[in-house]
Amino acid sequence: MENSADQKVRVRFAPSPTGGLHLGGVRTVLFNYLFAKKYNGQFILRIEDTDQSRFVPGAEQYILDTLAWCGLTPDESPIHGGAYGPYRQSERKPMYKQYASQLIEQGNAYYAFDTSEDLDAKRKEIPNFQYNRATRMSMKNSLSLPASEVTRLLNENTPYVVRINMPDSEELVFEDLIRGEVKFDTSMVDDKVLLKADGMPTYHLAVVVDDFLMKITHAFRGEEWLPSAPVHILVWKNLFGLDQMPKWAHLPLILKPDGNGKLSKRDGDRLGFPVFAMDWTDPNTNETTIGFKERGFLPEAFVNLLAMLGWNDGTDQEIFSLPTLIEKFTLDRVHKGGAKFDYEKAKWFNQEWIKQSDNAYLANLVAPYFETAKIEIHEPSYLVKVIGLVKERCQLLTDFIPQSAFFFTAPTEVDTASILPKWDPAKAAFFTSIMDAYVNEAVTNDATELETHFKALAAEQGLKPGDLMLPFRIMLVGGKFGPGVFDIVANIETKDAAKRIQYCLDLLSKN
RNA sequence: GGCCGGUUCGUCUAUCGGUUAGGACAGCCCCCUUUCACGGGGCAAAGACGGGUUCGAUUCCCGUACCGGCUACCA
Repeated sequence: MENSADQKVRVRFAPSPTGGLHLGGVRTVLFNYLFAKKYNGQFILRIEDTDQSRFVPGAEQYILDTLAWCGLTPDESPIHGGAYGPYRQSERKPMYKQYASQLIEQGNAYYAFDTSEDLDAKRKEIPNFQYNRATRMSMKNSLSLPASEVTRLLNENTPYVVRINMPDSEELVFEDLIRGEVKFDTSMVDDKVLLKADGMPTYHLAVVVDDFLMKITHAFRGEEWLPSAPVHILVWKNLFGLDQMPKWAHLPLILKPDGNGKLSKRDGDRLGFPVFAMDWTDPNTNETTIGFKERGFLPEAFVNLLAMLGWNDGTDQEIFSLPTLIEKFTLDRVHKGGAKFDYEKAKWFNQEWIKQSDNAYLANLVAPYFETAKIEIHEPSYLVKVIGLVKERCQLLTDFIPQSAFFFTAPTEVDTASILPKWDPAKAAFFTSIMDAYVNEAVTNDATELETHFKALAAEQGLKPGDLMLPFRIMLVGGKFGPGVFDIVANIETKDAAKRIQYCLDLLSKN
């Protein structure tokens, strides 16, 4: 995709601030970002807050935070500035009316005075009612009414909307970067509202005007927008000319894992996985919806998994860093079909990233979880060491808590039920002697030395080490999990181990 | 209903006319591991259907079916 110097690649993500950003939204950001960076272009964030009734305070900040977490920072946005502001549509309100007037003057749009009650009545009266060339003459608008009447209504400040005047039978064709040629017959499209009664543009007008004013060269959006493409193309044609229009690419949808349909927040609630990138608290209900971040996902993994939902580089490689994605990304390898979201696979991506991440890096990310779990970390380097020991058994960052808590505090719950069936006085005696050895510092805190000592002592007492390992592990960590036992003892140190043995011995003797 | 889009293992996907249709996740089995994992090996699993075009179709064309999206003064 070569482009001349004056045609610098500019793409945009244009969400409405109505709530949390879900998977599909972030993936649209990602593809925008990858494309922009790949071609040395710019990525713009534009807030589409034209619907005042759906505006949710905090949602814009949330979007900014999410992009920051993912590492997909815009070059221009409400807070990053840029030469094409403002970047909130509500602040661009005056710009739209002028273009709506231009369309009316050109005969490409018209005033419509129908109230929402009028429309409701019509829709009730006629099934599948469409405001289009077949019905518009029977409605109250500047096409059906005498000019004098229109002037009168306007002078009386009668509320009106501006509707696009869809031509009769015109074939509208455009080249979608992902789907190829897509055709529409204008007679099948209705007269969409371009400017609302409150003077705000609808998406249909705003997207065209802003893409033009912001010099957008490539417009990516979800597939759900495909049906309204003819409206946008027509507005482009009548306002700025088709040669100015950005190249469109309609991205496939992310589908729910079971059944069919677009993935929604509800599906996540129902199936027990996040759908939003980060925690989102609805300011009205105060309800918090869990996000991938808080669930314990690494941003690298989140971005990686999103990229693979609808794109691949043609090889078997699945793990990609953001810089590699930028390097490898091409639109012609983006799929046309939607992809069902698979949370198991998502976790696998995260596990892969945990395995290959630096221990100190992980320690920083995991530390807050320890804090909320009220586990104190006295020595940061100790945490780093522990992470190295347990990271390959963690899929999520949150797994580090149960997988390594025993390195910091003695287990409170001990699975004695797994020891009891094969427990006998000989074993009790053995652990008493191990405990004594530890208390008296007869062994150093070295894993191999501890193991040698343990086995020698077992042999001395005529016991098989294999019969002692499981009880020992349970005494130390509370259950059947964790790294090698002697690595654990070496790290928590013999004195602490002795206490845990004592505690467990007491528990067992009560049975 | 209408318009638009889509269709390869359960899931994500490779294949750009000729392959024993490959990989990954999940599942099952084995090895490694005196726990849980990691790792290694193996098994099972797919071209929606019907017509063309072609020496040859998963691949190109048409139709059917199925799935999805849209059909608001929401985006």
